[in-house]
Amino acid sequence: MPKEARPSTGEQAKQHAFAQLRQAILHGEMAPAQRLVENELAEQFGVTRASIRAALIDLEGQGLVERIRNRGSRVRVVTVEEAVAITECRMVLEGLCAAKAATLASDEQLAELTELGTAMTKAVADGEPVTYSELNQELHTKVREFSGQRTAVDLLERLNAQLVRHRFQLALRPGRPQHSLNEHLAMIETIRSRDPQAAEKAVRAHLAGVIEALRD
Amino acid sequence: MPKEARPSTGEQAKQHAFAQLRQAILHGEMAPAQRLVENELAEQFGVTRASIRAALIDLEGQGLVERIRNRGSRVRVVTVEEAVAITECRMVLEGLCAAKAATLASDEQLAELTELGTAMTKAVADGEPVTYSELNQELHTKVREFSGQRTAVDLLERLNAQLVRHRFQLALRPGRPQHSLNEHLAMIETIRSRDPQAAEKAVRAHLAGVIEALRD
DNA sequence: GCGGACAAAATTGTTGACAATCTTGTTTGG
DNA sequence: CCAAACAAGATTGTCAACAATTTTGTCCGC
Repeated sequence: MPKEARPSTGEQAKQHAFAQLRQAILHGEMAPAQRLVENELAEQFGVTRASIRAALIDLEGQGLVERIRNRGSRVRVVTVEEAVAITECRMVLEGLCAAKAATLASDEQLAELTELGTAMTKAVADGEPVTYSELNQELHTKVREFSGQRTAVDLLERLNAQLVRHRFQLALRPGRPQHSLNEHLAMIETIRSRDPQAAEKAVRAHLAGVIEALRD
Repeated sequence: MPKEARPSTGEQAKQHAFAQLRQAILHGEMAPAQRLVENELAEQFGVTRASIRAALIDLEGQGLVERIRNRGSRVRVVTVEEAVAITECRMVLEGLCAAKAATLASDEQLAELTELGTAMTKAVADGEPVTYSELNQELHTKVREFSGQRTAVDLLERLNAQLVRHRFQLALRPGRPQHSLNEHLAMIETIRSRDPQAAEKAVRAHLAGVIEALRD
């Protein structure tokens, strides 16, 4: 019973509302600190308030919205200090994933990383920051995936969701791609040579650079 | 308007149900994989189903219960492999906290750690594993607290909640306290000497030991 | 003009009933 | 005796109405 491809109705209202709201927040369609009134959202998404309510509780658990008793829900704003703290956590967790990936990844998977590396180099050479940002994202995702560490992956996805706004700002900064490219290539190289400690170190160095860039 | 001390009603039903359910699960009053029927819980706690429902969604977000569409909720069982994966994440995150604590903690806070160390030594000498386990818990909590890393602390609390059952088993193992005491004292010492890198290393060594003990 | 009490509006929290879905036990045809 | 279809029961998902709370705007006394 493959029941895909019908996002409008019959998919289970709460899940629908949840996914839609989450996407809206992640895509920046909801302004930071914007009020999220349950009635409005219910009407907007064509579901009942109960579903919206459940979705909001879920999103609160993921740290994407803030809920105050009898006062409503708002899109959570992530301050720069918080973004730094989050990235520090990413640093150690992705370091763990990289170390595991260095020992667990298959040869085909290592080849994928190599391929990504050349693509990223090309994107920088061609001066396409958007493409580079996407490849960047893909690289981090693959490393996590290859680590086989589901717990860490879950935590990282939660953390990353909170950073969308800041990530966007960072990606379009002039000179930034060139600077981070070397760090990324180092990550790939250490994983390819199956050196867990070096891989962890490389990832940390990279994210330490991101933290530095965040502060300004 | 301090409205404490009335857990029966009027406190906000959902919060009450949430706290109570969480406590019940954490204290092991709910058997692993036990079915959690919304109606039963609602009657048991004297709240309506909607409140139980909201609480269950929250608990799902914290990884304490599993919810399947139209099939109900159950207490999530953490396999040994998962416990290992979780502890690996704890390892890197607590390492981060220890490093930060080493640079940020005040002198009074360092004194608290020293005090805890002597208390733990005494508990082991007196052969009181339960006391030792509590002090152990307190030590980890304090280190996290002193780090000032709210994001990491949140993640760690979530992870620790999932480990209660395994932790309990581990604490009562003969010979284990003696073994871990040295690791704990090393943690305290490195933080006291304000050496972030050594502190991180000590925490990792300790939790690596825990992981080893988990596997059997 | 200013501050506090008061009332009205808006919004969230709660409740009970109904619908949809899944599980389980039974029956029927082979 | 077994398998598939069916029916009954249990459980979760959804809904609309009601209650409680907070916010906002207004009015009165000073």
